[in-house]
Amino acid sequence: MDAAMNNPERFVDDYLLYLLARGSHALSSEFHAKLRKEGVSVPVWRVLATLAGSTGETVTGLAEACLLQQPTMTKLLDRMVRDGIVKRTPDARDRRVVRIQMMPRGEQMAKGLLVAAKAHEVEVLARFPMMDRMQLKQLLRAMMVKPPKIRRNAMAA
Amino acid sequence: MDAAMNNPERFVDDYLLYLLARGSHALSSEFHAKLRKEGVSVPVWRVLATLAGSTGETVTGLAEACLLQQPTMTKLLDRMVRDGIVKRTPDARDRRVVRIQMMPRGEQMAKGLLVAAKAHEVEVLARFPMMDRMQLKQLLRAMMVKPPKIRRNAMAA
DNA sequence: GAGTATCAGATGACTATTCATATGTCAGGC
DNA sequence: GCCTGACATATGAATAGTCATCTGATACTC
Repeated sequence: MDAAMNNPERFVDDYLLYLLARGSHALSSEFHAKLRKEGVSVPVWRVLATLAGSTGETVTGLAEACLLQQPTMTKLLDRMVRDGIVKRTPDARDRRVVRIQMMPRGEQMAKGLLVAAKAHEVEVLARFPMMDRMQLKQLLRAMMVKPPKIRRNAMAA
Repeated sequence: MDAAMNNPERFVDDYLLYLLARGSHALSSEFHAKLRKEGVSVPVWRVLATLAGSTGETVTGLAEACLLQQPTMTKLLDRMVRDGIVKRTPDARDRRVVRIQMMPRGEQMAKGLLVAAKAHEVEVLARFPMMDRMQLKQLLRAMMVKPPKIRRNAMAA
């Protein structure tokens, strides 16, 4: 039963932030189903995907990238270290910083999942008309830039 | 520090599902900051927003709309009932079903937040060029329709 | 170079979410 | 009417996440 059927005029059904969350959720769910089959949780996949090709992310950097709080990431990493997926190494220059590296087990998990993720992305993009497809990523990237503070009569940069 | 700065070629930084999640997160966070000031949690806001103008959603319907699991919604509703925000009423026709109704307290909370949400949405949309703005919601809605099962050589609808 | 502010990460008590399953209800075949 | 399967919600144990705060390290200022 479609949630929107009973009440065609619900506020949320035309609310941008809701549509975004729901769109993201809908597409992600498709891939998350694949993760489940592999026995990989969503947060673990996010860390693997972020770490892919990038050596030595920091804990805070990972947290930000994975849309998690820093303490949540610390605890997630505790589990991933315990499971031999990643390891912590101290930063050479700044002793506050911990760098996260892939372990062989992590590399192997990431390898297959990345292939699946790319294949899924191609499949998803194929659903949209060419015009939309071209603008979509560009538009999403624009969402991430923080809006300037309200400045009246801002004529130019 | 921007998470993408160290590694300009990270997989995730051009991965659609990630851009979507991040875009959604970025814009939502702006509004969530307002929620915090009001002392309203994100899940509670979602229930209020979904219930707005819609009388008698079901537990499962709310869960789906709020992107939560059904047991999570049951427990969230336990708290919201305890706090006098909503109430449960049995469905007249189907005794399995529980309908969720706003209590006066909930109505009042929703009222102010809805105004703020609408204002925020206007502000957000104003950041995007007209063309993008027009296609955006349409595109997001398209994401929610389940893709048809793989059918080779599908020539037309 | 002492003092203060800021930062990265870890920790602990508390709260929320999940998974699997239980309970009660309805719908269809026979 | 009775059986079987599907459905809506609730529940409980285990897991994960959050908030506030701590520790240790660096950076800035005088």
